[in-house]
Amino acid sequence: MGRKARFNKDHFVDAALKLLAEQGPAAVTMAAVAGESGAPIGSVYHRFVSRDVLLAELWLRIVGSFQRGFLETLKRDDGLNAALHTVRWVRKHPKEGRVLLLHRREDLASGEWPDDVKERAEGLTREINEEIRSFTLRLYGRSTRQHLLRVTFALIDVPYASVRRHLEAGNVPPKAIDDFVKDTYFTILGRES
Amino acid sequence: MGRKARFNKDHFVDAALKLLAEQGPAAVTMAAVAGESGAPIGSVYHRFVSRDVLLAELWLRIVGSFQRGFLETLKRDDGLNAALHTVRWVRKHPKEGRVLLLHRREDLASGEWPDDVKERAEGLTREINEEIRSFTLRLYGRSTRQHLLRVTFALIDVPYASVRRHLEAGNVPPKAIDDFVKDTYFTILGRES
DNA sequence: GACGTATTAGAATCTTTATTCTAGAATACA
DNA sequence: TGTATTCTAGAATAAAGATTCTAATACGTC
Repeated sequence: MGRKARFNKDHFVDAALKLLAEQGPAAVTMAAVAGESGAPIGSVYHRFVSRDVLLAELWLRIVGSFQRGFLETLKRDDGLNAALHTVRWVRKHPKEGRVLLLHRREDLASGEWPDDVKERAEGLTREINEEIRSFTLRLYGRSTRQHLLRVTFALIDVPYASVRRHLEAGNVPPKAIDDFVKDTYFTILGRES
Repeated sequence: MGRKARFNKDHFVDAALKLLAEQGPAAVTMAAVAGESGAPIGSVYHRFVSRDVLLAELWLRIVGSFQRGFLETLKRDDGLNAALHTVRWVRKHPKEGRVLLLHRREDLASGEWPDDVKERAEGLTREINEEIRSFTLRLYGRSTRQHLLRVTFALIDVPYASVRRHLEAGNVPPKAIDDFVKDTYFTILGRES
C-alpha cells in the first residue's frame, strides 16, 4: 500500500467550508485550508489538483446534501414540505446554508472543471429540473414555461428569499418565516396542491 | 487649472459596472477597467485611491439609484408599488440589477472603506431601515421585530427572490412574476395594506 | 511665453497566492 | 530486510494583479 494517510479529502473540504462560511471566498486560500486542517500545503495538493476543484467538491457536496432531502419530499408529492425543507435544512446546516445561498458557484470555482466533476454537477441540475417538472405535471396536468415558473417560485425562490437575509446576518432563520413560506405557497399554488 | 481631463470617475465606474455585470467580480481588475475605458492605469488611480474604493463607489451608486425610487414610493405609503419597484427597476437596469442582486457588498469591496464612503453607506442603510419602520408603524400601529420581519419579507425579500434567477440566467424577468409579487404581498400584508 | 497644476502614460515594483518540486517518512508485502 | 507506494513537509517558483513612481502633456493664468 503505502504510508497511512493523516488527511483525506473531507478534512480539507471541511476546512474550506468553515473558512468560506465564516470569512468569505477570499479567505479560502490553499494556505489557509492547509493551516485550518493542520496539514502542509503539499497534502492539500495531494488530494486536489487545484483550488478550483477543491471548491467544486465543496459546492457539489453541499448541493447534494440539500437536494437529497428536497427531492425526497417532492417525490412524495409533498410540495409544501419541499418548500419548507429549505428553511429547515438551513437551520440544521447554517454553514452549508451560507455557502449555498450567499454565493454563486461561478464566483467560487471559476475555472474549468474536470469532466467527472462537471458530470456530477450536471447530474444534480438535471435531477432537480426533472423533479420540478414532474411535480408540475402532476399538479397541473402540464408543464408549460408559465407553470414551471410558478412552481419554481413557490418551491425554491420564496424559501430562498425567506432565509437569505438571516444567513447574511449570521442568524438562524426565525420561526415566523415558516408561516410566510407556507402562506405564500398556498397563495401561489392553491390550497389543494 | 491644469490639463483638461479625458476621463472622470463615471467613466471608470461605468467600465467597472460593465465588467462586473458581464463577467463577475474577478474580471474587474484595474487593468481591465482601464482597458475598457481606453485609459491608462494611472488615470484610474488618479480618480480612485484603490480598487476597493472604486467598487465601493459603484456599489453605492447602484444602491442609491435603486433605493431612490423604492423609498419615494414607500413614502407615498404605496407598499404594493414599492414591492413591485424592484421588478420594474431591474427590468430597466439589468446590469445594475445583476450587481445589486447577485453579489454581496463584502465580496466585492472587502477592505476598509474611507470614512466618507462609509458614511454614505451607513446613510443609505439608515434611510431604508427608517422608512421600513415607519411604513410598518403606519400599517400596524407598531413595529415589533415580528411586524418588521413580515413587512421586510413582502417588500424586499420576495421581490428580490422573484427576480434573481432571471438575472442569473441573463434574462429580463418575465411578466408573470409581477403577479406573484403582488399576490404574495396581499397574502402577507393583507388586502387593505 | 513662462509657470503652476491637473492629468495622462505606462513601466517598474510589490504582494499575494496558487502551484510545483524535491526530500523524507511510514507502511505493506515479497 | 529490501522495495514499491502513498503521503507528508515545506521551500522554491510562477503568475496575476494592485499599487507606486517618474516623465511627459495640456491648459489656464500671469
